[in-house]
Amino acid sequence: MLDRGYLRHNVDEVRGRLVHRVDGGVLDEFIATDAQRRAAVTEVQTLQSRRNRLSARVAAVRRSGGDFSEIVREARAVHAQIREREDSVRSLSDQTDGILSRIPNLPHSSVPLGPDESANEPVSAWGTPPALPFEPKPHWDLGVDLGVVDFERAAKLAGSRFAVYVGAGAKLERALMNFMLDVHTGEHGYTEILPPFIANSRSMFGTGQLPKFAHDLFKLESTDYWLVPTAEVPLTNLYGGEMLAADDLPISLTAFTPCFRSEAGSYGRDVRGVIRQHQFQKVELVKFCAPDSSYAELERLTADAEEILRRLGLPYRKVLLSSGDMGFSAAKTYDLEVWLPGLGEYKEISSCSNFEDFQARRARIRLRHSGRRRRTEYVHTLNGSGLAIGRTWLAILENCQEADGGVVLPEALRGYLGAERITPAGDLA
RNA sequence: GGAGGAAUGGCCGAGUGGUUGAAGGCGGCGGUCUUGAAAACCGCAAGGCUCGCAAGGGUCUCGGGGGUUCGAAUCCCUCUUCCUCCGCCA
Repeated sequence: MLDRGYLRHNVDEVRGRLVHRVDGGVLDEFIATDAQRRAAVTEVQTLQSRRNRLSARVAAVRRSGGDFSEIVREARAVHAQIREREDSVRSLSDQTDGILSRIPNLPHSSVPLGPDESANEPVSAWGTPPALPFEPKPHWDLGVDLGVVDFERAAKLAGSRFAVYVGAGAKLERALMNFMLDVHTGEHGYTEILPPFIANSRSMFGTGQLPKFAHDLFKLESTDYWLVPTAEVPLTNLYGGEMLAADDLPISLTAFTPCFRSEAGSYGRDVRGVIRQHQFQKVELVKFCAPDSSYAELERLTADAEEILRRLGLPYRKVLLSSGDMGFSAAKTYDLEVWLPGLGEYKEISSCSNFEDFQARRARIRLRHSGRRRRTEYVHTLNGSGLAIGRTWLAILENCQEADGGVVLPEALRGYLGAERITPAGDLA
């Protein structure tokens, strides 16, 4: 959420920065409604001030044993007026809050302005796509041929966009989870968290999924519970409403969770394989830090995610997203895109963002300085996938496939699986 | 599921209708003292909204929401969370 005062005093600047992110009419609506709200607030506060003065006089007169019935009568009348005007304050506040909560974050000055992914900027690339001396299979053929994933039974169990992992396929998924968590906790300094996979509406609001993106989520019927679409939600909201000591920052957390997404509106996109599922597993990275270090931390966090790809030997490129391609809450986002030989394209496997104080303002996560700096501040929050396991799984299949239909396992995973390859029969060996 | 108890500022903890935005302690910050530090002593310190160029006002906030009252941290209702006991259960 943007600071309402900042928005009020800098509408034109905000309008320019949000050009590809929000309809300008929304900003005008906010300004107009907020002006009404402030007028109503001022009116109520003037009445309250009068009421308080009258009450003080009642107390004084009563102490001296005088008659205060006339003052009480007047105070009653003021009280009635306050009641009346309070309703419009409440209604106008709800309106301005509603508008404000649907306005996306301001892009950082280093972010290219543009309508969509066409304005994204390539930053770097690592690794070279493997030169396979045969026609590489897409993972949905390869995985089914190996017997390590079963889409038909998944459809029977739940429906489309679900997968059942079998044998070496399930173990590979589990090995990836352990490998990623071990690297991030053991070498990158993250604390491992195992959060609930369900969160309430307040938490969903805190990270920006609500109110605008409810249609992307699964809600549990007749409850206030939602299935988490990413561990970003439980991890970021872990400190919701709290005051963090500056000396304790940065705080770096990592978690493995399943992620649940309705994928409403993505009919026909990525329908085959495990690229776009209603449930996928992910290891997430989250940081809380002081405002002056958040962009340095974004570079670090992104490098932490890149390190996983490098250790697995998966070729990837790093892209800086344009203002129009970024998520609602982000101020700056790098996407890591892994090379997929079977599909012949790069596909997003990690998205690393700095949200500045946008989420912290929503979730009320503040910062207490120990020095002379008194002003209360919101912390900056960051997160990134480190990595999406389902997509890492398929990237390994596609990049490490061999002519005989088997898969050579990356060295980093061999210890976790006790094997060097998946044989054409689907066994670990 | 049943029966009780609790929720106050960064933390602990007083406070049952009228200068209580809130005693006291701890922690924090500034200072005195000291070569320096510690101790001791003195002092400063909540947040949101709003009016104002500013200085500075006003208002709201004692888990959330609602109510009673001229006036609520204090009384009533309700929700949430935590604790204790009983029952059930992985």
